[in-house]
Amino acid sequence: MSMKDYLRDVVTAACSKLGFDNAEIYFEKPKEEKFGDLSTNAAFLLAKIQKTNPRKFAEELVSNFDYDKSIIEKIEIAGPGFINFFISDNYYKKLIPEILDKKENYGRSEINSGKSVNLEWVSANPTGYLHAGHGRQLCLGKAIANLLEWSGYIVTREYYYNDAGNQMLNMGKSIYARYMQIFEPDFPFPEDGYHGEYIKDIARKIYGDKKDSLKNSESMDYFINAGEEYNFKLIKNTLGKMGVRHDVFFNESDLYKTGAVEKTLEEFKSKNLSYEKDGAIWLKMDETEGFQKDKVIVKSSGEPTYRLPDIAYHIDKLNRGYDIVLDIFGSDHGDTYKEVIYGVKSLGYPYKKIHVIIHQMVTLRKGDNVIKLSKREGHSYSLDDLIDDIGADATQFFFVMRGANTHLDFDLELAKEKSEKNPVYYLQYAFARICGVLRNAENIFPEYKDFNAENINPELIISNDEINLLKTLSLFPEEVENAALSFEPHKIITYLNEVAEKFHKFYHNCRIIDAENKAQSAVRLYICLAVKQTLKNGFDIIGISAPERM
RNA sequence: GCGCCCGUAGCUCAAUCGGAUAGAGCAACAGCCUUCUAAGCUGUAGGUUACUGGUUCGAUUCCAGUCGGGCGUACCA
Repeated sequence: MSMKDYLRDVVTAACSKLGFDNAEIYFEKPKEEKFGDLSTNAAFLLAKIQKTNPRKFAEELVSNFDYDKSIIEKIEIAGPGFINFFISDNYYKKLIPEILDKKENYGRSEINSGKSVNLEWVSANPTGYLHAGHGRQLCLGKAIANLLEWSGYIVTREYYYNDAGNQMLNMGKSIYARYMQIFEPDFPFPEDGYHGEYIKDIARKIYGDKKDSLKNSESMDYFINAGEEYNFKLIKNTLGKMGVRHDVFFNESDLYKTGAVEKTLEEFKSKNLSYEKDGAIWLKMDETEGFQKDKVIVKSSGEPTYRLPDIAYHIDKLNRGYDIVLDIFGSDHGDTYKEVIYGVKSLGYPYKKIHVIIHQMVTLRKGDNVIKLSKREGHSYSLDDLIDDIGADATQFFFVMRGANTHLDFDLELAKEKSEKNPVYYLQYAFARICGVLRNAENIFPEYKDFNAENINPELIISNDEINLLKTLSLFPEEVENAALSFEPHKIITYLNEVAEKFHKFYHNCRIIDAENKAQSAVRLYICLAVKQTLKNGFDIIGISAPERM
């Protein structure tokens, strides 16, 4: 039982005594040490209902508290009516064996256990390699998937793509043109074609395999397939470099094969949610939900627009029985996903299970120079190059360190920097430092490895640096829960920063290995092991490595 | 024009349902290595939370408006 839960019981019991049964009280960690370890606003809420002075009410509440004085050192009323709880150091001293016992599971939560989630992300069509801008989504999704697992979900990682649409045809035509240019240098290149060098590579590869046998080809199929195969190889290679493995690669064309698209269209028609105009089929959009005009779902050419299969796809995912269907999109899709959800909703499917995470765009720069990221124009900076330039850890860290809903300014020079300027190293250095200390400990007194909770004398934990460090470690499970509930892995980074900061302070002020005082050394090594474990678990969530040496 | 998102220290960003004196890192300045990794630590300075009003015990947070930026506003995805 967490400290918050314990205190919630204490406060709710007191509220009941005073006649408030379903009080929605909450606790928070005060920003300042002098306000204790946890604080509640209960008095404000209830005083509001009763229209009395919060401060007075707080006094009345506190006098009705029934609590364990060995855990709660003192309770104070402060300011306009905050009730501050000071938790006894003894509570934190029990934490180390708990962390070391739970090991790689310390921080895991059960709040979502038994539930399943489908997370779909990246989902770039295989018209080219992933460029650096895709990195944000790739890394964000990777960390969110981990976070969801840590909160108890069973996670299905999914990649949705379409190998039959206009974009792919366009790519096929581009490859074909490059292929033809091998014979006829003036062969026209499509107006909206893909200009990248990789298109020429694919064309040369086809020429190598097929020579001139595809000259003046009517069908683009071979070129599209060759392009898809080539590009997917690149994409999967990049995913692999970042340690991402999707469980499902879902092809849009399957929705046509199974009749799912047709079925969805029939549902719209039979429920009178669509109509025909100018040879196209339109979906009626509800103005009261903020839509300005109706949207085409089948073009006059007979081809569906992306909306229809997208709606069918989301219905398909809902039908697969997930408790949550989660999508990650860039802000350039910020309007379109609403149309998709609206479509799902209007057909009566459980659209509330669908959650969408929108991330803002990335500005990539080297110092003061902004790097452009357009795929069609060619010469874009690939994600592969980014990973090779700055490393997988820095890539992962920089893309995840900020909230998704804010524009990300990604400075390559900073990310590349192998110095204290680079925020990645602050965390990893703390870990490497601990590993160094433990290596030294093995030489000086190897018996520390045989210690267990019984050999440790918690009374030797006396300094503020030690207690503050332990307090911070104790917050990890709730930080994981909070981050998971809001799908915000950057909160884990913010938290780990605090752990690292408290550790560095502790390291600086408290001599760990002291041959003259083995009992104390043992306690401090124990603390190190607990910090090491917590850092490692946090690194696993955000998806960076834990280097033993730096 | 309309819709969504954003605006916090010089720069990049935090701030747990609306809470107490708005916090970090970098940059600047001043210190700390014969002692477990100085990729570290300590200290100083830095703010009208874009602006104006509203809601209330209390607003960076909620509401309205103004200004500024990003993304959309296709029978592309």
